[in-house]
Amino acid sequence: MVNIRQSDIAKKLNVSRVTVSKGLRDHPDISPAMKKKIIETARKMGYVPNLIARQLNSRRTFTIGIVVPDLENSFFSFVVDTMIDYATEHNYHVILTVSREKENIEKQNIENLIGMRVDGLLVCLSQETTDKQIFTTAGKMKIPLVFFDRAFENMKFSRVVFNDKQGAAISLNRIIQEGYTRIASFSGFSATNIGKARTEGFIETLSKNKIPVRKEWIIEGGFEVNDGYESFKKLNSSGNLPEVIFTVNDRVALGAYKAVKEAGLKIPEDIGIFGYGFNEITDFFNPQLTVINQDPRKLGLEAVRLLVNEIEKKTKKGLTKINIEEEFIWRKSVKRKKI
Amino acid sequence: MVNIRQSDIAKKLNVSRVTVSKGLRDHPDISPAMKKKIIETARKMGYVPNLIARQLNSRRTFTIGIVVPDLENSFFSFVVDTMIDYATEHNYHVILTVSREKENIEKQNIENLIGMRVDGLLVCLSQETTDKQIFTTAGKMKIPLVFFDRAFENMKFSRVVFNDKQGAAISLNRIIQEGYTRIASFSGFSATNIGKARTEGFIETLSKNKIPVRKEWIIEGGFEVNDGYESFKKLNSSGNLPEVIFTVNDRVALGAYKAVKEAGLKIPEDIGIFGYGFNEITDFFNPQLTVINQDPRKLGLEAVRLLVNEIEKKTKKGLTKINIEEEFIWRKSVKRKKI
DNA sequence: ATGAAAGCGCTAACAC
DNA sequence: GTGTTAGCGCTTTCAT
Repeated sequence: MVNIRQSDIAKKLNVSRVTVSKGLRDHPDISPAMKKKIIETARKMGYVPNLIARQLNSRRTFTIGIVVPDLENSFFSFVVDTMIDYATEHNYHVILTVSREKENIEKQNIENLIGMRVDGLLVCLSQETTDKQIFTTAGKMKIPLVFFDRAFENMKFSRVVFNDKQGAAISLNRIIQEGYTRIASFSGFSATNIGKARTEGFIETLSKNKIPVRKEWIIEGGFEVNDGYESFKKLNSSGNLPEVIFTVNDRVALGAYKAVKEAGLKIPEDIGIFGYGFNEITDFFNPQLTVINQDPRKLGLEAVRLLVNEIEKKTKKGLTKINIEEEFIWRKSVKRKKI
Repeated sequence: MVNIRQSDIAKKLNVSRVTVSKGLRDHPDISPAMKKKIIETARKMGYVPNLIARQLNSRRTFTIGIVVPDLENSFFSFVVDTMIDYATEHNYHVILTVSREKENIEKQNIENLIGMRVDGLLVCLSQETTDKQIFTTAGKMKIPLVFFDRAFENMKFSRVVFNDKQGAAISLNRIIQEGYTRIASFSGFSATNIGKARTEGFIETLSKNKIPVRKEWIIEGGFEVNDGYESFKKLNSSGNLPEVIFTVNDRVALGAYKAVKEAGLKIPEDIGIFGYGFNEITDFFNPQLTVINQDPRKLGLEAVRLLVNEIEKKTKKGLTKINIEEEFIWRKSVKRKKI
């Protein structure tokens, strides 16, 4: 036989299916002797309980659905890794889906996950998502959902995000305290939340320190390696270089590294670079990037923990907003003037 | 209402539940007018089909279970990423589990996945796994299963693995052709499959090239950064350094880098290093590691593809063995004598 | 202590 | 074209 059911065990032992069901779950109704016989027989026959059936009638799946934009990006690998760890410890399975930064794939993923009746959802929005419809549906169905890293404002879902504006401000302050005033920014698209918050933090901090904001030193572009590369070329061709460049993420920083080296300049001797990233990757940069570290494990942990609490009704749904602090780490890509 | 069922739609339209079921699935029985009404009403009511129920009575889940040792290791992230991509394209969900290299967690994961009645399993064994019992169970239940990267020999499951011995041999030959003869190996534990195959390829290739095998230059140790570090210190303290070191993986190489630099030596001027790794990581090394590249995407793709074919009976179960070729890539960590 | 009946939400098979 | 019946594998009453 390929797929043993409780009724098969019942037949073999000449008892009813209910007895077997109870016996297997250690129900007090059943006598110890009978239990032993049932469990023993089940083992022998290679019985594996059908969780699908259990899920159907308990209307609980003990499953969490995760939607990430990408797994190539090791940032999200770390996030997911942490989430799975916590989920497993708390007896939840994880169904993992990847949106590839596409709104329609993301929507399909969420629909599937809701169809699978996951107990809750962890979602990092794709860059292009604007339609809230599927989330509204999830809301109506009262499915616990926690956004992480990228979230809709003004929806009744909890969210865990980095405190970007503050992180940028704190870090830039450290650079300024070191004595730097000529600082440029490769700031991504200001239309996106991320680009916006980081650049706001940058500009406000300059102003607070009474450093004039030069428009030609705030270079917009994308978030990829090539954008950092092109931005530096543009900056360099202007003939007026800053002392330090602030980059909106690690890929942009990497592109900038490449262009700087190609221009025959040295980091940090000729020009400094610092920016957003996370340790595990920017450690490998040459020289190591001085970084505003976003810890993916903190993010992931807070998000799952919150979700599980909402699923288990220990926390009220959709009301929590957690800001993960960022950390400035001096490394090798900006010269320290004072120590 | 929170959870709309087909019967709710049926009630509203004064038809039977079956009509709704058929209508939603575009069954030819139902008149176009009725279908339209049904679909419209379903949409309005926010109906999302319950896949659990569907799965229960079709005995198909369209779900693939994955078991990896780790996700911190970006090698596996890439593997999983590729698998999810392919699975999604072919309408399968993915339940992802992580064993943390622990046999008992791995076993629990597989048991859960079987309980969830996944249509198939993709497994990379943990380093400590020896017990075949759960796999025997899976075999008895006729669940398609494909091992990737690390597999049991002598079990009736298909597997996709790297051709390590050949890869090591080819690569070492390239180094020897360049004119090197004084070559050491940081070879991991020879007790593990990986350590064994790679070291065998190494030793055989030396012999074929009539280069004496020096025992003191084959240094066993673990597979972690610190092992590479300690191995080089040991080697260096002997006072007799080779020209080139072959490392069993990228972490060991990284440790060796560190120790070499601490000893005041330069790579590749004073000593060369090459070894196993994969591009995405070793690209960041300083200098870039000359590498025997194992492409995680190839591995992942072959494994899912094979599994899906077995699930859909396009390939006979458990008979395929795929060897993924490895690729030698010259980069910066070994000086080229000839060009 | 054990079992019969009913139901979770859906669908296949067979009437009408 | 639409509906009735039965069943996927399990569990939760409620009798016995």
